Amino acid sequence: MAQHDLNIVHQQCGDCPIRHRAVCARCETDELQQLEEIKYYRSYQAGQTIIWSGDRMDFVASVVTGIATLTQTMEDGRRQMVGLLLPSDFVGRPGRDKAAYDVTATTDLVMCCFRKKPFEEMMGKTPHIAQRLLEMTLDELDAAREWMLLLGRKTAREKIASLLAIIARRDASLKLKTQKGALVFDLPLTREEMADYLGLTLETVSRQVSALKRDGVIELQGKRHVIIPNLDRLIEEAGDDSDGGFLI
Amino acid sequence: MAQHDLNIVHQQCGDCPIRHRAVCARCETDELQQLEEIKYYRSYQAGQTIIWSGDRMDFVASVVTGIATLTQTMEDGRRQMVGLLLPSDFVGRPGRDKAAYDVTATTDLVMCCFRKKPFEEMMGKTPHIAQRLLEMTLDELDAAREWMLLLGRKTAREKIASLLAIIARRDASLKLKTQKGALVFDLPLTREEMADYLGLTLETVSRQVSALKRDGVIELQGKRHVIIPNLDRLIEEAGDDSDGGFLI
DNA sequence: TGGCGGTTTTGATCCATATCAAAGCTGCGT
DNA sequence: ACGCAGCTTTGATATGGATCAAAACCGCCA
Repeated sequence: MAQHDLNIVHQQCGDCPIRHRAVCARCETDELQQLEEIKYYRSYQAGQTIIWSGDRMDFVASVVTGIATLTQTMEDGRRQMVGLLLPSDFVGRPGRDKAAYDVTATTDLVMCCFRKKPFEEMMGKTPHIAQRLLEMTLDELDAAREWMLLLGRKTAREKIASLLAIIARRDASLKLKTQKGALVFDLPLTREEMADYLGLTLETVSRQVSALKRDGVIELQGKRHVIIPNLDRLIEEAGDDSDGGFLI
Repeated sequence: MAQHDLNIVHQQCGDCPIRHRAVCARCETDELQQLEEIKYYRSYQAGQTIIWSGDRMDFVASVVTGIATLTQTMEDGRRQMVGLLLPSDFVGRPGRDKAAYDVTATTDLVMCCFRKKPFEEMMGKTPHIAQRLLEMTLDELDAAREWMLLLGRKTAREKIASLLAIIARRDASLKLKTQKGALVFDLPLTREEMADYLGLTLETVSRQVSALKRDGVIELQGKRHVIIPNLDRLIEEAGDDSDGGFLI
């Protein structure tokens, strides 16, 4: 049960069989106990907005199940997704009291929240937490920079391939099955959300997804169920040199 | 002298007259002393590459004077700038030993470096430093996300206006003169570097800079010396709703 | 079983920006 | 003062993706 909420303070321990960022019972310490005391859960329905940009935000949180997005919107309605939060990802900024982005649940969602004030106090006392949070934030920054390359320089086809590769990998690592066969997953985003992620229009997304399917890079069952027969081929299409979005 | 290197651990203190992130003699503590002992300076010439992506990087550093960039490059040569480092900005990742991006000096540059190992050890002992670093990293993440909106959704003209506004503001804040008159500065980037920042070609950058000049949004003396008669006008052109790049 | 809203695909056309090419400008070393 | 290299501008043309429009699909509720 008490699952992903713990990962915030998880310290990797050498011989622990459980992957990085997941729960590791052997790591429990005093701090975890303290965190337990200030945490609570919140659920949201698909499509529900969790916070609007500019709103007061008096908690930080970790996604337990489901998917949330961070988006920025210009006055004339142009939208750009700037964060995609999958289970175990962290939301919120110790040290700022206003949300900088709209946070939206794109699927049904459960978050594990910590009231910000006590969380910050704990951080001051326990270097572990600040360090773990720094590490996570640096990972996010790397992901954001990878994303900037995608937005600034990749073609529409490369963008789609990149997004599919990112989701496929994240999904595979969540499932813990690292078998090398075909990857299979359900797209958690609509075409429009994909477009907002990639800086494209939904029509272009649709066309390029069809093109990748036509060219045998991916297979589709229905609109959302994706099969990646050959991940390397997909990655090649993505034009990616990096080892890629190990983190969104 | 010992200037920007200290800002890393600077804790804002209420009645201190010196701006955030700059040196504050009154804040000196034991940690600062320890940092003093592991620091050293390095100088680079304009155009020199400091580190290549993938290289081993055994230090973290703070820019003292000059400007550096972080860029990513695809195999076919497409380039995207993903970080612009101005004086007082921090480079390097505690916890990773390889550089993820090319780091290049675009002007003559002085950095204040700390060997990574002892720096990390210090971080483990002094929560101040980890917390300050977290704060800085979160600011950088915000800046990266603002940048993503620019790359994904803004027009070429808006991109140029945004970049000029960002540089103008950073520059004004470095000069400490917050007077409301015209802003004046020298562009620290070539047209090509601006293009790599903005996800455009250098020709488009040139054309749009000319267009902003023609329309009276900016004035130019020579190619590089820029005068912003009216910052609000420029910001309007940038299509920006946020309070904008207080940090790159 | 049928209709209805939301999503997705497909088609036709347009336009902002890329691409290719050449000429102008600027500063620096001799 | 001259010439050269690296920037920058300007022009002509091409094109990838946006935009506008309509049809197809899909699940869901009455």
